[in-house]
Amino acid sequence: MIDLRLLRDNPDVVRASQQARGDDPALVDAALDADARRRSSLTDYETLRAEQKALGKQVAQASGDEKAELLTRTKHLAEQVKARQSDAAQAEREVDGLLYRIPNVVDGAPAGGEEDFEVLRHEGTIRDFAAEGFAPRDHLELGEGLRAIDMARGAKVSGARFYFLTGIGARLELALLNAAMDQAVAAGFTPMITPTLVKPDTMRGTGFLGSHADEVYHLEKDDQYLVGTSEVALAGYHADEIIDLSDGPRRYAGWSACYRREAGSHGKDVRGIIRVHQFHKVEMFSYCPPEEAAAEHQRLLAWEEAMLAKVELPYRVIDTAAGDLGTSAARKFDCEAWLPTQERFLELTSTSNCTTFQARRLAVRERTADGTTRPVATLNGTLGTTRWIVAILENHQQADSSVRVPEGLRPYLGGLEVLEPVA
RNA sequence: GGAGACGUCGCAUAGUCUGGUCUAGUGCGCCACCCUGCUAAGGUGGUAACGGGGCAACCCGUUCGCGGGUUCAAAUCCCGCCGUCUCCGCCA
Repeated sequence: MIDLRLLRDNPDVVRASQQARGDDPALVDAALDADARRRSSLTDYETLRAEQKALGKQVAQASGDEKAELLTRTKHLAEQVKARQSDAAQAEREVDGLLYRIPNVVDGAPAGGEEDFEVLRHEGTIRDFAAEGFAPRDHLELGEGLRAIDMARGAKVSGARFYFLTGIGARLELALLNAAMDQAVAAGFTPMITPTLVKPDTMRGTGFLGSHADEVYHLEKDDQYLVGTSEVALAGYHADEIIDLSDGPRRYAGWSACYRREAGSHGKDVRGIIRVHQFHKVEMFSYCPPEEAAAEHQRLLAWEEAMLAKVELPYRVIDTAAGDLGTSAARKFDCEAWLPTQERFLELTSTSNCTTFQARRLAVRERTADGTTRPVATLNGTLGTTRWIVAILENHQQADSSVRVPEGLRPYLGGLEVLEPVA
């Protein structure tokens, strides 16, 4: 939720943000209008309610005729109070409804849609397979050769976009995620294994039930949602709390399964494990004072890049355009690894600065030096996912269909240097 | 799944039966000041969040797990839900 005061004091900033995202700026004026109506109906209600309470005290002390007379007055007043209260509640629902539809205010992201990102830099060297004298195989062919990925049985058991990681495939994922966890712990993060089913309030609070609600699995019988990332549970972790950030940001590293419906991505990335309904992820999550959020965002990006360096992948860093930001994000940087067989970049990490947007919805606050409270900023970023296996297999493959293990992962695979195809 | 008990201000508790004097008391913790060679002890005062109004001091409202209801009036009565604990049953 955006700051109502920002909306009142600087509606132009919010209008401009809506424009940059390609969303409707008229929402801003509708919300302002509803807010004005809410405040006036609230004042009406509160005045009457104060009168009712004062009369109630007289009733308690009075007796006989005096009491009877007061009761008739107060009965009449009670009806009015009830009516004004429901007016005020109605007005409040309208404001909330409108406010919930306004995504976070964009901060620094390029305007435009999915294709309007800005490339910040390239890291690593892309291999020239032609010069090496062989055509690269794609991750599924390699994965099947290694007996690491089994799509057919995934489909048999669960349907399209499900898979088994088998043998070295399962070990590779564990190695990657353990390496990510270890790096996070070394950097001072608190490791967390989080719930993957959450209540509607938690899911709504993180902003995932907005325009992309179709992406989220919902269990109707229990009215619970399957999370698409542990960010959801980690953001909810301190909901309704006042936390102490005087010693700096609170950083958590969440390990969880992630579930995505992949609605609207029919025919896209259908082969292999690039786009699947369920995968695992290690996610960084940070609660920090709002004025430190931009610097913290850079730190999260640096930690992501440290992981990418460990697995020795060439990648580029992009500044996502406003229209491609999630509801909660004010700015987002993605790291995309080179995918040799598709000759394109594939998103491996994504770090978002949600400023105070999620914290305001989830009521996560801190106490400042002057004793007041205020919403904190929340940020998140990827440290490793199942999808990384795609880029690792393709970029480190060798002419004989074996795959070189990047040095950063060897300690997690008992020193294994090469993954050999199974005959 | 069955039976019962409980959910009150940071923590612990009183208040609920018998609705109004609850503007939610008390203890602990915390903060400020006082006292005292230092420390401990003692004294005085202050100690929730959110919203609305005001330059401000301050005023008003909401919140006693959550949501409904009864009533002129609800922490208190009624209904539903959630959570915690105890016992029993069942299952990994």
